[in-house]
Amino acid sequence: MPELPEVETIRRTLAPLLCGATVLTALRGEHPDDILLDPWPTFARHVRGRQIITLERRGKYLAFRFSDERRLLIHLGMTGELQLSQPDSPLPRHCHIALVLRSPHPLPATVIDRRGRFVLRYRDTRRFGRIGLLTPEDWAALSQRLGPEPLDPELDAPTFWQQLVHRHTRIKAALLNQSLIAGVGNIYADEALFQAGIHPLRRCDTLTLSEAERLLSALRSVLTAAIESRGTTIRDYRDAQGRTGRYQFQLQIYGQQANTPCPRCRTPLERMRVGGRSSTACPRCQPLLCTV
DNA sequence: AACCGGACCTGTATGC
DNA sequence: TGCATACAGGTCCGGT
Repeated sequence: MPELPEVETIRRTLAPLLCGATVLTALRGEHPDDILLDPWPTFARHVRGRQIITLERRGKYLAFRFSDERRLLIHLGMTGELQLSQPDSPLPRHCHIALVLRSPHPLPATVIDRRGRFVLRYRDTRRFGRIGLLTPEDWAALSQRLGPEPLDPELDAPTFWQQLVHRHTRIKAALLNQSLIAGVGNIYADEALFQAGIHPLRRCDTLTLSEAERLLSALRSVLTAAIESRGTTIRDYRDAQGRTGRYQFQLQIYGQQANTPCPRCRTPLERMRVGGRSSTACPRCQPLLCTV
């Protein structure tokens, strides 16, 4: 579910509530060891008493940075969800871990109890997500194996093009590869390729610099608009306050069935499998000049 | 090394 | 209605 815009929306939603908050204790849910990088007792012991300084995002990873530079790392996988709730409310189904916190900031009255405590819980139906405590070195290593942030102004089109042009793989698979560009998933890859007029099956080593410029620019435009719309809710995605996104109403082709008319030229759209994921493209707006 | 397909999970939609 | 199958926003691993 969550790609860069969804994770960024969650970060922005939680930051004003969690910065300065202290973790009082961790609550054990259904299958914590499926989600945690460390065994439950280790995790519970080490997270207790820590104060959150800031919330960071790198690609699709969210991190709570503590005062000693250690971080609580959260990846939401496919169906991961963070929810604010009252401390005494029972943990819902598929809730694996919850943190009891106290914050110096005013919180919605619906989540805070008389003693100023509230709970942040992690739910994940499919359990593809991961949570763990990282040392500063772990965090640096994680960040290093990820590609650049697409919205980082330091990233320029020639650098992006250089990353792609030596590869034999298809452009859609490359966009999903987090070590080439961080944070892009199936929805925004399809949308950006459509906006850039590049076919998902196009081989990376046939892309011109000007096509890479168009693609980077399309990625930025799609991701920025999606953040402004607070993400895309197809089914499960909610921010930490339970609100859906609105970008699903602006999607051009993601999820469209084969033969649906292209929103730009009315040519029947095609569906295909790329990089193990289903993809939609317009054969006219995204001409395939060179296949495998 | 780079690349691809399958595995990991559960829930839901679709078809017979 | 009941059952089987396909598919879903992600990543990792093993084989080629």
